[in-house]
Amino acid sequence: MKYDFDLIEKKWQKIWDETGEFKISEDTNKPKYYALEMFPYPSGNLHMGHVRNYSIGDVVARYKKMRGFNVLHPMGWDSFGLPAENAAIKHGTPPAEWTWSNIDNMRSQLKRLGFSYDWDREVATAKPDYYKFTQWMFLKLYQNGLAYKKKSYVNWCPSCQTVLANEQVVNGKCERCKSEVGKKDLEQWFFKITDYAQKLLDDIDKLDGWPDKVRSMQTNWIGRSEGAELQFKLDGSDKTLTVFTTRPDTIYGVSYMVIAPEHPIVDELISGKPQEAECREFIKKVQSQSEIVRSATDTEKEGVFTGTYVINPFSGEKIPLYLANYVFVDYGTGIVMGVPAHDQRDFDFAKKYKLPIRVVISPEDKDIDSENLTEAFAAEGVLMNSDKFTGLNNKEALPKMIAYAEEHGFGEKKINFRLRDWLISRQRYWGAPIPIVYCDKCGTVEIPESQLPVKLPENVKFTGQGKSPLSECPEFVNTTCPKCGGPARRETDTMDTFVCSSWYYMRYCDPHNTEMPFSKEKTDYWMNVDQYIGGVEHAILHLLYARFFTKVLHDLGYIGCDEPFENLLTQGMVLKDGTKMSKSLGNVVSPEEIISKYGADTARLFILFAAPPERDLDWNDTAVEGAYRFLNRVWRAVDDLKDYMTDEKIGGLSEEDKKLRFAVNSAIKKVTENCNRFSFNTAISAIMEMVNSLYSYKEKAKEYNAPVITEAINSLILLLYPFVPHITSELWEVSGHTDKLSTHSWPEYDSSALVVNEIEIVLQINGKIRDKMVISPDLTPDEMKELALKSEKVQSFIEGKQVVKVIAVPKKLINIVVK
RNA sequence: GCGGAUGUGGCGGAAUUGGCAGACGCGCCAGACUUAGGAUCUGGUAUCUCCGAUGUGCAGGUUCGAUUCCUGUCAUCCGCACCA
Repeated sequence: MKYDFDLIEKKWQKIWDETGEFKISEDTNKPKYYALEMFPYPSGNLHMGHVRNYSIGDVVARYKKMRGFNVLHPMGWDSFGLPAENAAIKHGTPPAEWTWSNIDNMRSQLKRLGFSYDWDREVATAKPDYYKFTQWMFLKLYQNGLAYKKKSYVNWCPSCQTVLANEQVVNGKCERCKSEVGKKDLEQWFFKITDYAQKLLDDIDKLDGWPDKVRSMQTNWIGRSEGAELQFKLDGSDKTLTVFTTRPDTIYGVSYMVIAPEHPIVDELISGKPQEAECREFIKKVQSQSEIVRSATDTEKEGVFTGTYVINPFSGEKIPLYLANYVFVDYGTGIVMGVPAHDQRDFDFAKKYKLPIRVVISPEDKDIDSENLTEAFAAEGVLMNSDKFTGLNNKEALPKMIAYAEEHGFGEKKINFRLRDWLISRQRYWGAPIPIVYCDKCGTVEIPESQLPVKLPENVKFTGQGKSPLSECPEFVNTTCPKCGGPARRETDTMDTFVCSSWYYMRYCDPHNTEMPFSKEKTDYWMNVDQYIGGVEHAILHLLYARFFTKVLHDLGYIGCDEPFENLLTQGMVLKDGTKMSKSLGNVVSPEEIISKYGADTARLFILFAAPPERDLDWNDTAVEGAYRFLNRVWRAVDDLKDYMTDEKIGGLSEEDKKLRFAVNSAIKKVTENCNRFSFNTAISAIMEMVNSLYSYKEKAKEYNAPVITEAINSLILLLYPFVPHITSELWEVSGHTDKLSTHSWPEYDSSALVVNEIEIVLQINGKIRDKMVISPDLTPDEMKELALKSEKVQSFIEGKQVVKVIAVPKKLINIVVK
């Protein structure tokens, strides 16, 4: 009988599909397990990254199921987004049509790989019954002050006439038309994620099951920094400017102040000043710089004097106020104090504009002076030239100086975050419409929940020119105000697709609920996700937004948990010849090609065997053949031995029988341990070793022991099942079983089969291996020592030397220390 | 600059609390079966001055014993980056 993977795989996929094998519901008699892989964007075809992601997830799901868990393992589609619209512009296909046909294609590809999803729970974010609740989420945020609209500088492509997301700006250029992206001041919707900055930061500590890398990336992204806000009076006015600084201890070293050119107060400051023209020129220049150039570390620091002075609240000194390109309007207060001696950026700026450099902190062990300074001294030290604070260590001085400022009413302690509010509006068609209307009488009015969803119109033209398609669709725009019934205009922006993907894992718990996004009862049973698996590229955006949503829904009482993902596995990339697979490099290996040549089981086995899940994996065609060869080897072994299968209990054993039983049971032990820690590559290698032992038994055993062979074959099939479910299902059947493999329990090893009556131990002299001996594992350390000293080799090595010490580790080794 | 990781044969990788470095697989070499084999089976495969030394990026340290723990250092990759 030949291993006909195509026939077998299609047969079992059909059975699974028709019998609803992987349908799951709540069952309080079993512990639940929620295994989740990041849902794909329906681009049209699966790539190897998907195959890897979902193969890992499928092993986890199938393994946990065999271990007695009630496993939720769903799949869906992150189906809103720009490519659908681009396809519409290019080919005239409506985004919906393009999306649904891509989904159909990719769903069948997933099925062809035999993943154990409960397809009854499939969700697609672009379906009205889903985005109804994305809109519901928006309303909940809006009602609780967490969604707001404000004017903001956004990326603007002048050629496409549209706003772009940061991700769509590549090296300062539009990813589609390659024209230079500018900035535009527009009214935009934001989610107030900054309200949760501290909580999101604090709870990173709880995420023990997440990789350090992701935790530190999120920590950096949130970017908490502690310091103070200090108020500087404007010279000749009663107004003040507030700076944020982490180094109030350097306040006596301030020799100038800088304000961001876009700062709203700038206009007032420069109006009528002799420097006005120069300043306006500078502002124009900075605004024309792209964000990339502007925020690059090596961009030269430039500025102009505003003609205005401010007063240092500590020293009373009058200092000049500059505009400069290195200050950002949206961080801190948009105004920064310049301390050239103790900050490298300020040092560079002061050198260029010949501003005073005054040292106010010096290292403990040496003196530094302003004249000879070649770079800023940013380290710890002792305060000097700092009035009553002189002589204090800067660490002690810092809280004292903040307290002093608070006492005198010109400053306070302040914590700033780098995290910005989340801009969620997009001037795009293929996204969830924001459920808001604008009424001349009532202003901004939310759509009542009962009227959701606000559906996307279908009769829309895609030209890629002019305004967003929705704003040019009068049937959509013109509506009535839900409050007063008068004429009103709909919001024509749609939501960022990351909004849709921030809550999909909750929807899987209760996907057919028409009243609510999910019931508390169902999420209380299933949430949180026990194991989340996906690429590290989502380390910040998606994973942070999902945490934010979970916390908001938790605080509003809709969900019990306050973190969505208990454990996170970030799988490595699939490479070819050391580089990322890409169409432009022409090194793409398509899953379909591999499946048709070797089958889904081989594809899965290779991908799981070639590297540990979190590491990058280099595609290797000959190693794929190796995986295929192994499956053939398994197939032949079972085929050859299946007639020995019996119900008889294990009885008398020959030496060969014992050897095989040892191999089988230690494989069960190893594979179990390896699967528990997701070390699938070593789990597979342990199974390979067991198959090698089985072949060796076939070759060497004088007489075949049917119960021992039965144990071996059954264990082999069961251990291999989570990795390669089709071939094992078939082998389970051909070897005479009538029950379902998918619900069979995971095998347990027989510890008596692992007992041996002799083991080999190592004899070391001074830590170097000199001999080996075979002894009973029960020998005491003293007995072992005695035996070891009798070894001829050992004797020749210790002859004429003094034995200082003998270390005996039971079942392992003996080390004799000599001088 | 800040943060995170990774360095082991020709290659992918293994060694869970310190205890035989290189499991398993790829590749390569040899043998068997065969008209033939790119099928299959069996054996071999770290390096060298190969009778016994050396080897887990490099240099130290702790220990009877270090791929594993500690200190320093180098290299590569990834993320953030003019954030005051």
